[in-house]
Amino acid sequence: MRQSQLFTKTQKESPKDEQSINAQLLIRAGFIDKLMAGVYSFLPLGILVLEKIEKIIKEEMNNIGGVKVLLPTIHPKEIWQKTNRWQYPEMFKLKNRSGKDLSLGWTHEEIITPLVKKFVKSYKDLPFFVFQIQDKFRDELRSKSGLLRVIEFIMKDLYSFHSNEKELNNYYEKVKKAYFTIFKRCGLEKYTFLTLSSGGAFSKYSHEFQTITPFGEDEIYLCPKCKIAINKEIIKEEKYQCPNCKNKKLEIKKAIEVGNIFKLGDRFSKAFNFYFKDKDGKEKLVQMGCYGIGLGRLMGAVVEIFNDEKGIIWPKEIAPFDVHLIRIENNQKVKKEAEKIYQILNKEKIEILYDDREDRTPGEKFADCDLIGIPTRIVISERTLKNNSVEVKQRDKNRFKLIKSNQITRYVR
RNA sequence: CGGGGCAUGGUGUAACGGUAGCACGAGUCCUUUGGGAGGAUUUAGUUCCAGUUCAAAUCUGGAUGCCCCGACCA
Repeated sequence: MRQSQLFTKTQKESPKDEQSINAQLLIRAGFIDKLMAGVYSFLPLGILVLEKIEKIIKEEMNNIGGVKVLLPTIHPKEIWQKTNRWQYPEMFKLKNRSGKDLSLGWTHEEIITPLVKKFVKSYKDLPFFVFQIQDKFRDELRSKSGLLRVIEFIMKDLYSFHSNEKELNNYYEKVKKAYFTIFKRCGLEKYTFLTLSSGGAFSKYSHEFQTITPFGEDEIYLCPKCKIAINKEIIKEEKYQCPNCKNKKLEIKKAIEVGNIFKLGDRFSKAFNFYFKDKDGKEKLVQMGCYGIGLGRLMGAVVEIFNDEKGIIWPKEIAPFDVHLIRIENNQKVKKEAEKIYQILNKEKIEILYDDREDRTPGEKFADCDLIGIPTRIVISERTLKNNSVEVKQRDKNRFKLIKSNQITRYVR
């Protein structure tokens, strides 16, 4: 993409109505825009990052057999009354013109369960796994910290359906692994820990994936040996020790929940009379699990961790582009060479943001480049062309190298 | 929902109750071109509603919005 086509602009100063690093940097760099508290637009750069995260999640969901669907956002009251969740305080409610009660989706157990019930009659139809990536709405009393806690957000929710508990447990472990892979690919491997937490109304425990960051709203007790944590919310009721090795020297850390997995058991199959005929000829309740990841929150958490005084430092796999090509001079020779490199990299399917703006000084281009945070920077100028070279620098390093123009593709890969 | 703070051009900030100023941005022209460049010129603002006052960005009351702390949080 040519930067001259990018309608957004960077800002030198942080907006004064944002305190969190993720909001400040993402707004300054032109990834997001705030419409109101807890509601953000994703601008061209922002949606590219979101799509990268989405791609990773989709791939890892497919790897564990997930099948993608898209469920409705607007729901009738009746379906929520069946599970006694119509009164849930975080649910946005509205009425249509005729006075019919409706709500905006904040989770989708009530939708997916009666839906799949239509297709599942026998143990032979089980197990299977359905996910979607869709907007969720939650009427939070206090949204905060930029993308970390909002009232409208894109979430991946996976639902699994099994004929018995053992099968559910096995799949639950599989999802755990897939989640670790997702967070690893997003660059959060060293910062994200499986955390034992409350199971809410459905089971005694659930598991969260907590990413350590000072702006996190949760406190977790982390076992440095096992790399497993316990959420503060359950530590009161439980013994103060690692669930794995029983170690009592746990480190207290601020963290943000980037994922959550639940065993639902028969909570919803019971509410919707979702039975199947088992091998033994008996009608049994389907066992369910659900598994969520907030994409925007994940993006915000990444920015909270990967930044310096100049701007964002995107992990490779979720950067909006692979390469930021900066052209210093506007003379024909440099333009021609820059254009050539832009074309070559494009042909090689290397995603590239080409700063072809003519009315910007070098200092401004470098500042924008650091702020936006694309992993690899390539500079082309009169100076580099003297050696038939371009200058290549990684965002997270200070050193740069001169590379011969004809070897650029190999180097960037 | 309880508590605290803040509200001035697009952005960031000044102004004792008495002329709304500065910087960035944006526009035009010229000069510049390896770390947010220089000159000339132009542009655009007091959140809203009431009150006090000869006079309100400034004081008072209310509303609204945003941020932070807490509570809440499938």
